[in-house]
Amino acid sequence: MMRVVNTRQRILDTALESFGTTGVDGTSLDALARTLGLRKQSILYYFQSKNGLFQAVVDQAATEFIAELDDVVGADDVWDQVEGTVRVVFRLALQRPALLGLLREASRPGSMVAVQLTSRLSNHIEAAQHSLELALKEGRVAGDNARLLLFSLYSTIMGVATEVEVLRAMGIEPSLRSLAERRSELLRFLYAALSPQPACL
Amino acid sequence: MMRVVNTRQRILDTALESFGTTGVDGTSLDALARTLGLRKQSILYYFQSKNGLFQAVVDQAATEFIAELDDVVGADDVWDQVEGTVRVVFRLALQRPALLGLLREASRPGSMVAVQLTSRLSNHIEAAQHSLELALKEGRVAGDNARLLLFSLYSTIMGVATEVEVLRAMGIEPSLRSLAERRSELLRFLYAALSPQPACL
DNA sequence: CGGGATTTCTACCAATTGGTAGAGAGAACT
DNA sequence: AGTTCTCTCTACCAATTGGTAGAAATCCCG
Repeated sequence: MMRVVNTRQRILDTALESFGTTGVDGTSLDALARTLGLRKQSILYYFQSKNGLFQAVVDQAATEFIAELDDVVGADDVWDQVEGTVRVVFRLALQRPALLGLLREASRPGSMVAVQLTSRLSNHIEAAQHSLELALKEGRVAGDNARLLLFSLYSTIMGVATEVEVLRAMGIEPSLRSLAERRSELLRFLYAALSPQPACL
Repeated sequence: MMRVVNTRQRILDTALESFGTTGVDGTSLDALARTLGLRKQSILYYFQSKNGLFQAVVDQAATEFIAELDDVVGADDVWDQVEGTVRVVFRLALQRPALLGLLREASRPGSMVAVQLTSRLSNHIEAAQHSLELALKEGRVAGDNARLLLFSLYSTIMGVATEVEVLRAMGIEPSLRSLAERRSELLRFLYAALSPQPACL
């Protein structure tokens, strides 16, 4: 039999939305159920506990995030990979901000999300690091330490894409146009940071 | 009589610690009072409500953060300002991580902290932007848009300094040594990003 | 010492939290 | 038809939430 909509999936989606914006602590099962038009007991039917739901949400988010990044990894050139990542992250910032919000929750010190995400993303991290290492060795990008460089790249991209409130504090109202501007400025910034200084003969 | 320690200040400090790590939602007045060796009613004696306490904590954090940055603004050279900011932020990351954690809470979309911080920091933001604009015009740094460039700088610095869990995910255990490495790599990264390409004749 | 202010407490409170037990509705199979 | 399985519900629960009222303690000043 096919249900009108898969309830379990609806719960996951709504939970992701709420966890990613209001935060996990700020989300109650009752409130979640209310926006779903259910009782919380129905949620607990599909997931053993709030924490179980949280794990499932993170898992789904990781899957989606990884799927988005999979296209990017394929690129040969490091710069293409960076550009692709920026494209993916900014699309997510626009279309699924809560997903990025959830990833941000992961960076909270001591959060369990981090541990969960780590294992899921380790492959991508290693691949990216490897790619960067090679580029470093061949002098195609500037830098010393591939891992720390990757970390800097990640921080910059994620920050520019998600720190909306800081942006607002700087007098830039988030909009589609400003998002595009931000992206192109970010790309310029990253390109400058990665370009090896041209050897002036 | 002089109290051993100002209770109100103790509450503010402990609250900052908890808000900055566990988050506001994750902090209960009871738990807070327990770690202080008090009853929550004593907290409510000094602050009208949990939200009032939160506001006060943010206010104090802003004051401290601004005080730290005040030295930096004095520098004439843009690069000195950037370097100084990195130094300040990394010192805070080491000595007062909860303070940076609280600032992170501000970037949550819809948070009221942001509004509060905005007004307090607007002077610094404008000064920095102005300084960057001048440097851009004179060709001392590379870039198009001073505001967006400032935003990129902020995101990078803040991210590299605070995203400890991401770092752990990449196999780097946070330590004093790794923090120093991260800082020097960050400085190199930022320098590369800001340096105008030397005109190769 | 005594009186007033400051500070911390006990005693509650209504609302909300995550979670359990189990009834009831509905479809599905036999 | 009956039975079973899937799903959502009502009815609770103990613990915790932020917050109020006001009693006690402690302090300061004369």
